[in-house]
Amino acid sequence: MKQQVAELLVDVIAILKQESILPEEASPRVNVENTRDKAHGDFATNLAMMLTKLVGKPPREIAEMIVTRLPQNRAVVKVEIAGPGFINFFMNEAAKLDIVETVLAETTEFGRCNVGQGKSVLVEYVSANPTGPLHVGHGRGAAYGASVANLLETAGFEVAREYYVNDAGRQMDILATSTWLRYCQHCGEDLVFPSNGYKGDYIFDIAKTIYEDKGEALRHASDVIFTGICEDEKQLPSGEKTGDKEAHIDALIARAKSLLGEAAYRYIFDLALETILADIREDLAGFGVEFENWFSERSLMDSGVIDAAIEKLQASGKIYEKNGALWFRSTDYGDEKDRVVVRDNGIKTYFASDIAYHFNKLERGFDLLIDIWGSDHHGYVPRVKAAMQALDTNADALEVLLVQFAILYRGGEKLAMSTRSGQFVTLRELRDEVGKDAARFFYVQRKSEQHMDFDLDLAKSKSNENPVYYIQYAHARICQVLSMAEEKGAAVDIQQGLANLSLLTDEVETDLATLLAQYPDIVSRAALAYEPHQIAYYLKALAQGLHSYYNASQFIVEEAGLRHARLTLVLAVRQVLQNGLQVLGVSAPEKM
RNA sequence: GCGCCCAUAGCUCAACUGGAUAGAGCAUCGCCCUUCUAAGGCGAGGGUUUCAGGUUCGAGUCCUGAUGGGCGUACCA
Repeated sequence: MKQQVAELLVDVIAILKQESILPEEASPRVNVENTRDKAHGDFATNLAMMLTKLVGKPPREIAEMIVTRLPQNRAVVKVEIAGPGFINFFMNEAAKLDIVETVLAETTEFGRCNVGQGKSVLVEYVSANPTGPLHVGHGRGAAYGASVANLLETAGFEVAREYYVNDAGRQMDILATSTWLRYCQHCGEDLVFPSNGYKGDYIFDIAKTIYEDKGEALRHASDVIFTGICEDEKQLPSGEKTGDKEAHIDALIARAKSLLGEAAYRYIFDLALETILADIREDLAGFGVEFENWFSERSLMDSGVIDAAIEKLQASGKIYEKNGALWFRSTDYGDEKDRVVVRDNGIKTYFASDIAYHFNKLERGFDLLIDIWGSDHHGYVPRVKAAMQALDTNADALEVLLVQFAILYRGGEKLAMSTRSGQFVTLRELRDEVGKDAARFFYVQRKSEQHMDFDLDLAKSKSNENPVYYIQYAHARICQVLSMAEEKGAAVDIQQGLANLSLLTDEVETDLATLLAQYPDIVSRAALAYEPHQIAYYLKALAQGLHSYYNASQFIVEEAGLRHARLTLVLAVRQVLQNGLQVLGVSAPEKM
């Protein structure tokens, strides 16, 4: 219906051009919006105000010119000029209910649109280092990324979801070494675990697996391991610090490699990686988050893509050497300072991998790249874009969406979180505590770049305070009504319902239909803005509409025509609730 | 210090991307279960959109400055 109004206005613009009131080259954007206030009709346009400069007349006068030239349309019953120059459209009440038939014909397709025009998008998200279980900080990125991907798909993009696995680099070496040291302890070695090692319980589990698999074959004596290793950081009673935890762990990594040899070290490394990655996969699957592709950083190294990318930059003079390291001239593209890609010890930085990774993404032919990062990485954006420009790729194809961390509250108290001590709330614990649906919904009901408070007690509560239950309850209520009707031998007949829609003259009913009609618009707007929270807000409004309707009217009434009509309307509401919840990855239960 | 993000009802957040009288949910107060699930509904109060300027027909939204918060500022990932 909104579309119809927009088309009428386009027609008027053409007429105004014919009459030379508007210059031929003018192409004003036709903006039709839903009114906030019913006194302003159903739709409004600010077209007259937008044209004041072009036409050189006051807005209300232009509005008058537009209205008198407006073609007839059966859906429009009244047009008014109001306020500073708005044109308000009042629509035919009965025509508003036409949407019910559309919804029931399109079912799960209702709300899909083609603003994406089939463009291919790669959405990369989560991508947490496989050095431990996912924690709640990753949860928001996971929920947001999954919803954005669903949204884009619904809006006509061709979407690929990808998790970038950092399976190379120093952190992984620390993980492998930590695991080996735990294994040695499990074998009975007495040793002081490095302060910078991974201390989580899951490391013990992996160590045990090694023991079951290899017995004591990889055991080395504690004094052999630690001989000649520089001192770990320690806090003396005086408060003074001695030693160097970074050098300590690096030396231990080197010792592990030399004592174990390439093959055994690789065995531990891979076992730790695969165990943790399998856990992450399972965790995300339980969270309803899936990926088409798990992209290995190591595969980038092995295939030589990183070297190729560096060489390409070198060839175009964007790399120089300083203090034994190779630097990329990111300042040429607006970055604050140049960045190291190869360290003086010959090891490539994480940034080098990332340059290659993004280069590779574009080479795979995607039109649009979406990266979802924690906002603490925002300083990283300019250098990645700089690298893409330097490689002559389209840096504008990259859209980095930043997600703020959520602060958890329980019993009104902020939950302290620190990764260091291994004392963090895991995503799995969150799911166990509040459930997948509440967690998914809560994470995306706020704008992603907003700081958000995540109230665990609220997410858990099965009351009207909890928006997830509020929406799900609306769905369950409809299901219950429909099955109750069936029990009473008055099952809904859609054909009869559609034939009798004109009986639905109540304001609650046309309001509900109007809300249904807004869904496709909400989807395309939310998709283009990468804002799943708009879907969450919409669903709350739709659920509220349903609950109001439920309280105001009896659906299962004697008169068959009215009964079918009401049940049919409610059936359409159920469909849209399902479609919206699906985008957010929240289930639509039939009973609660 | 510099850079990026944020600031809206007592609290948590929206506001169709510059539109009309800034909206929801909690919390507070008042009503509605003999009914298809009260996990619900109806209503009331609550605001100088942090502050000061600017841009224009029109600003919560855009520009400048200030204040207050978060994050970043590695040859770490």
